[in-house]
Amino acid sequence: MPAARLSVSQALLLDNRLCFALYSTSLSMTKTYKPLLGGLGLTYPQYLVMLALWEKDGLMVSEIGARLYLDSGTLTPLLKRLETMALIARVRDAQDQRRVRVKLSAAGVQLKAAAPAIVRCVAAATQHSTDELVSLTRRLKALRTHLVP
Amino acid sequence: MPAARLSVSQALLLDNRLCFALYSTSLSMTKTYKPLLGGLGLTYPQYLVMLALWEKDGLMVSEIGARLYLDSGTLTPLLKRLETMALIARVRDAQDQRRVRVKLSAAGVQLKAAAPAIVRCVAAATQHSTDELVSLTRRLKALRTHLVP
DNA sequence: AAACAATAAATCGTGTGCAATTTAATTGCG
DNA sequence: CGCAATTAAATTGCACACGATTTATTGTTT
Repeated sequence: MPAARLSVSQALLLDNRLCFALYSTSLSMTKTYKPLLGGLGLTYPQYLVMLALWEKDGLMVSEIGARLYLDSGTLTPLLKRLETMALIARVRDAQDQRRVRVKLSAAGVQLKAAAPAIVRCVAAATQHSTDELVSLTRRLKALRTHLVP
Repeated sequence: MPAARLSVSQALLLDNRLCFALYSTSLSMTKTYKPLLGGLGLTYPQYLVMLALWEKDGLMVSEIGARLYLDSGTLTPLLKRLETMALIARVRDAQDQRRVRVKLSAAGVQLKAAAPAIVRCVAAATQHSTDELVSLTRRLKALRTHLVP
């Protein structure tokens, strides 16, 4: 049985807007991570960059951007901060001097060991089953596929 | 049949992380809205504030914050911009001078008429049925409930 | 080879988010 | 009444996001 169509006025209600549910839940997720990542000295976007590098080290700035949907205007200063923290090194590619490869330092690799505990902690906070979390992740990715140009 | 449990290394993959699916999909949603809202001269967070005011005019700053999960540090400058655009007025409450009530101007009320077309346009972009959008919204709200302190 | 197009980062300006502090107004309590 | 707690916004400082531009390098074309 399909749900009744929302009236125009109902469709504008904050609580019925998917865009707001996304926005507010994403901010809530960031706030949940913040105290946990604070112990590592990382912000949430910095953590996402580290996730990408733990998955594949030596990515170019543009490759990180493609994975995270961010551009150099966001990444360049963020990567400089990670470099200042000595978690990564930014090295110009020898073959193509335009490219900058981002490589994990020993400390950056080391930090990966702390990640699983944080992931488990956040997963527990959601009070959702693994199945539910996986299912929701899949739905969001499907939505993103249609939204990204 | 429950899904197989993810291994520790799989759990860290960017594509398997709910937090990243939330983060990237929310940013994609913002980018989808941007060109549509640009015609109205609104940013996405400004649009959310307008949604809240169209729903209930004359809210205090803290009430808008409670609805949008934002604090005065974010809202004060944002509201000043909306006031500069003459979409709202910020008026000190007569009974309690600490409070600032936010009231829509005629132009601010007027703008509401443009919202349904934008909502329909974004909904169409998702290529999801109304049922799917409603269902996803509900799931996100449930998740947010557990994440918010 | 010189000129030009294309590409990769970096830079710049504006607008959020948010923790922490400050300011101003009100409340509560002896 | 007087004054300490409380409350509501505003302010400050830092870190994103992102459009737009700039800089540096590589590739291409004649």
